[in-house]
Amino acid sequence: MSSFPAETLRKTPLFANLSPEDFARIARIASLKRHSKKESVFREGDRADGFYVVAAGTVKVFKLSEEGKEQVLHIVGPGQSFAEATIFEGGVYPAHAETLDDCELVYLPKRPFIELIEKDPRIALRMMASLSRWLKRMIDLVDSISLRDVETRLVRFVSEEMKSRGIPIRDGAVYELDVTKNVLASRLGTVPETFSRTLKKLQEEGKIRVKGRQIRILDADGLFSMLES
Amino acid sequence: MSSFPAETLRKTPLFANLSPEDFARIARIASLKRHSKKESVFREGDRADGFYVVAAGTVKVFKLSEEGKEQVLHIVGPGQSFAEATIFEGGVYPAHAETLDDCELVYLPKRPFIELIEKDPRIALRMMASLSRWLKRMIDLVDSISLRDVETRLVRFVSEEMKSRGIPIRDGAVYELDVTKNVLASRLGTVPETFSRTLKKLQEEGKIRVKGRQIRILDADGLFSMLES
DNA sequence: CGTAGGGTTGAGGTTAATCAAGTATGGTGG
DNA sequence: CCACCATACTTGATTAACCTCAACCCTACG
Repeated sequence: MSSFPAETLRKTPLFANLSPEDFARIARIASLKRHSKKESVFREGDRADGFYVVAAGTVKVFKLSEEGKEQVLHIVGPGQSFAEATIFEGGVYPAHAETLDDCELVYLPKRPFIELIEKDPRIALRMMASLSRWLKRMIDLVDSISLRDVETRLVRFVSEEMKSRGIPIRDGAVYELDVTKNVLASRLGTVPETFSRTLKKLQEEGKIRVKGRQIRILDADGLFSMLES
Repeated sequence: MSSFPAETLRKTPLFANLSPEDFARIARIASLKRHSKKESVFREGDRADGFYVVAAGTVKVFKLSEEGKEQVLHIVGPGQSFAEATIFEGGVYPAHAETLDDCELVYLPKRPFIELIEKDPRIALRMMASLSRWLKRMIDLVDSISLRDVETRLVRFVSEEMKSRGIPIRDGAVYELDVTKNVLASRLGTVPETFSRTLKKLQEEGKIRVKGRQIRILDADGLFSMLES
């Protein structure tokens, strides 16, 4: 834990374009934490005294069953925040968080941050937007897991990811996974074996071409047609 | 849509104990809507111009698959709000909402409400608490659906409900469903048939006694032991 | 008394998890 | 640079939970 260049905070949606005074206030209460790869940030049930913004690296937020099966809730990347909700709800983290790479995380302690919000509605609005995004994601995840089969979940995920990265969806386009297939399987609510078989099936149908972490779209129409509602 | 007695708003967690001025401001922008039983409040994809607080009755918020299977996200009761997130995120409702009974709903239109928040951090904090509760619920739902079997989901649900209603968990205690078994099945991410069989199994094991909508706990230890983490 | 909505039961099918056994792949130290 | 190891990933066989379909029951209510 140490001081840090404010640049990392300035890029996050939560704090972008704030007035210099607001920003200074935030920088004053924030602290930088470095985590190496595969390190636990917090565990479900731990006392929650603050939330995090990812400055560099990626963090896996996930639930765990007694038998050890995990369900990834979200892969948090640079600029995104996690565990914001614990500031308002309950005193413990409702899920586990673990780094996937070496990470730089900005830590915002609960108390000072609430005081800050109480004075400044602009920050409050950003916070609400961030919470809303999380909520939307979780609702989509419930929908996916409960109402769609693994193949649809996978195709949907690729489609969403390509959109959010600005990759045009057309034959020949390449989507590159930024996490291991095992992690993606868990994010999709399935196991590596089923995930692998699903990719294989799509490949055999000539819709995609998989090489390592690269997925090349061969038949965009055939692949994404199932998503039409 | 009409004017209404402010009493309905005063009881909701969102607006309880606000200063008279704050409260007057909210009452000014709110409006009362009456819905009869089984009426749609909004559908997924509809333009979202505001959110709701339940004054009387219950509302089912749910997702729907193409094949018509539904997943209930939450049963919203008096004092609770829904669709708050749409104020900040996106311009459309991300799920369906339908009344289960005759309902009185307080409608809060987006624009005026945001202006209100911008002036008043106290309301903002309430709003965040409400969003956080929703987020927690959805995370728990993902956990349930993805990581637990139907029996565990059911037992967990009953346990949570009894706790939140203040019914002491012990042999002989009675829990009464406030929705039909079909709706509860959907809330648990399953179908009526499986739900029925699960109840039957627990009954045959001597853990509960089901009569209509009443569930009597016969063996609290045996029933809830599976929840120990 | 008849109907409709809610609920139950049985038989059968299907998806996806589990178990077990491999095959790449990439980084590390010799 | 290569051998080695760990981790990631794949493949096949089996199993199990749960869904689907179809029929039926029950009871509240007009």
